[in-house]
Amino acid sequence: MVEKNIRIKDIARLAGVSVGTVDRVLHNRGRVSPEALQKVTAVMEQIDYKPNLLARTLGSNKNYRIAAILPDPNQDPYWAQSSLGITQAQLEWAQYGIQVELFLFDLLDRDSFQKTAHRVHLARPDGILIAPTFYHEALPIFELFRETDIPFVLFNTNIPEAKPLSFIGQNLLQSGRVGAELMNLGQHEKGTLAVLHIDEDIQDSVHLLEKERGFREYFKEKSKIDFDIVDFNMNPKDPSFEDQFKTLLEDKNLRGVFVSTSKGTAVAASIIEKYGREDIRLVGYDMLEENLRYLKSGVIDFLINQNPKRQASLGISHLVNHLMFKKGTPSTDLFPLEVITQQNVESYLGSGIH
Amino acid sequence: MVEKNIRIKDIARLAGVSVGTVDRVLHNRGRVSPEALQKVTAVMEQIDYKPNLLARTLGSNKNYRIAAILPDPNQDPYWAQSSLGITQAQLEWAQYGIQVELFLFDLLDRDSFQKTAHRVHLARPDGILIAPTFYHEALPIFELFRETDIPFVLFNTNIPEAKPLSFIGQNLLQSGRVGAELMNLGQHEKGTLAVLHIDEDIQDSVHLLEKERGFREYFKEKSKIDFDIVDFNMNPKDPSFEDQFKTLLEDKNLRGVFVSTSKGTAVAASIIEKYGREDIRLVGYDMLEENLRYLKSGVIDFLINQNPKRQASLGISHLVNHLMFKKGTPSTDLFPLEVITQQNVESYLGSGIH
DNA sequence: TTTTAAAATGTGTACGCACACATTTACTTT
DNA sequence: AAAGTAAATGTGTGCGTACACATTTTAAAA
Repeated sequence: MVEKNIRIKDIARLAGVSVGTVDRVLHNRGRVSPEALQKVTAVMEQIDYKPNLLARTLGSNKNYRIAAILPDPNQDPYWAQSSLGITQAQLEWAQYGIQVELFLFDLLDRDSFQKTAHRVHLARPDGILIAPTFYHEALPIFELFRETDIPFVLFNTNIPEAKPLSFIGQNLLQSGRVGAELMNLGQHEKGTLAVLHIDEDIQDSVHLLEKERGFREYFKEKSKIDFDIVDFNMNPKDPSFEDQFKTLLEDKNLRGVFVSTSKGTAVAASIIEKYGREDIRLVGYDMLEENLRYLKSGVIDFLINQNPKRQASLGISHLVNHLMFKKGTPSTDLFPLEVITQQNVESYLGSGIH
Repeated sequence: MVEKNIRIKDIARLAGVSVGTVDRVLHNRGRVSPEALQKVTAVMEQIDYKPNLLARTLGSNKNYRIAAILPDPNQDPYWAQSSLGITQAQLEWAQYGIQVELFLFDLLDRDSFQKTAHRVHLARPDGILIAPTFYHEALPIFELFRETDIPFVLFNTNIPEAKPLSFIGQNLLQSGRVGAELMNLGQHEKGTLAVLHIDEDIQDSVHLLEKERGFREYFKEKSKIDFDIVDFNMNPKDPSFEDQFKTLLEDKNLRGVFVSTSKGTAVAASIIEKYGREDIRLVGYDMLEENLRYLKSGVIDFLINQNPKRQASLGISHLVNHLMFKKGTPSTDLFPLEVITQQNVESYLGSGIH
């Protein structure tokens, strides 16, 4: 028959104490005699007590406030996806008394990042999810969080020195290697490969350079073809941007283009299409609506999915697990480097959860 | 400030009735006067009541038994993974009074399938997760389940006529197309492609033929190269098996091999390695340990991940959502067709959840 | 020894819902 | 009009835990 789950009450009975004492031992709230402690721990070692999380959550009846700090979703469809993940998490956890509040900063403005973070800190939430896109500005912020004992989870960009509760994202070096692998596939002629960092804030490319490093590493180690790999930092706002790009495309030896950002992928695709160079292998990032169109039409050959939506929603889940369920969270949750092609893209769009 | 969630009690107060009446209306347990019903529904339309699932589950205090019917994991590492998914679900839900019991049948024995299913039916579980690998034997079983009102979820193999609570798996036609795409990538010489169904029970290949259909469809539609596509049903237990395979590999025009099963992928890889034909493109299924070795060494070029473990664990979750949380479950949950390569395989192994 | 405070332990209520059961109301039947 | 019955409605307890508070025990101080 069904083995009844062991309850605190059962432990109390077995140890010959009251539930209050067991509770104090379990959560070490002090005020327990050595003998009682011994009796309870003895029982605990014998049996496998698994607290009923439902009852725990219901009983504790706490309202937690979680703050999510990320760039303005209106500036970039990538962050719009992240923001959707937050919204999803909001709905999911609302009924458990968890309030998720969004704090946005300007993607291009380091000052705005700092100010937003400070504003969040003043609000003293119970947990923080943050995309620390500005390395230098982020460090003192983490210091603040730690001083006030607010647990925080990083996503998208890893800063190990931050010692966060956990980091959610991808291994960027490996991501670059996957990009290179997809670029290399079936190539059989020598030529040029271009790595493009298309971003409005070139400064912040530490993050992107990691992908490039992986890309180059792969070709050094693995490829049978000795490609000429060139890289460019491009700002689409720059008036000479399209000319630069055009010059690149006029090179008849150009075999492929690897773009390190999701927005940049769409930009690159549009120009490649405009100049009719669909023969060039184009590898980029993320299932933005625009990118999907170019993937389907064959301008983009591969996308590497960073799954921003899920990164964000899982970040909130990690915080909830920590705050409410007192569950341990993995210190790093590295997402798989999903390869999206013309043929499997539909299967990714269909399944909501994954 | 935090908006308190609306409780049944609140609805009762607003409608001027007792919680009992509200409860009866919400779950239409009858015995409610038209006036009371009207009053409560009026309130319900005004407000957005979201029942607290924690309290609901805790309060109902039911013990559900779920039966999982699948092939013996010892016969095939693919099913061993599924079985792991069940074990995981067992642990996850045990504390909520949900008992998951495993019922195994012989992968090669239709009779065993039937008997196991009947045995499960006699036990009258509250829900059933089943991998209906034998189409004809499965149909009358579903009839039984439906007669006794036991909700059942299909995984791995879809049988739409079964009208299950939900189906969890992949689109096999699309899966074949993805296989073809990976096969076609970078090929630039005419030649032969082989589709291999390596299975001990050739009869049951309806399921596998769907993949082949997708494979051929892709080449008809998309490929610039006019490949000669041949297919074989092979039984590794057959004494002539290796000879057959050897003959195939001796064809210098052979460009690629697509294997429709996970176990078969490993078998094919071992023979290809033995005869030193690593130049041949090999596309197969699933992250079995053996397959991972061949992928890393380059014998296997691509794997399509069917995620059997997650299919199983999610199947149980769907049943739990239906039984315990009374949540609607999607009628089909099609998993993404994940492409595994040498470079992204680690990222899949690392992340536990995905 | 008695008093007093602190430490240890036990008890009771709340969390939101489900459900069994008690009570009230409305309607027949005699 | 009284009794009887079924329908309608309300009340109370339990689920397993957290936590505030009451009670008991212990040890130190008078």
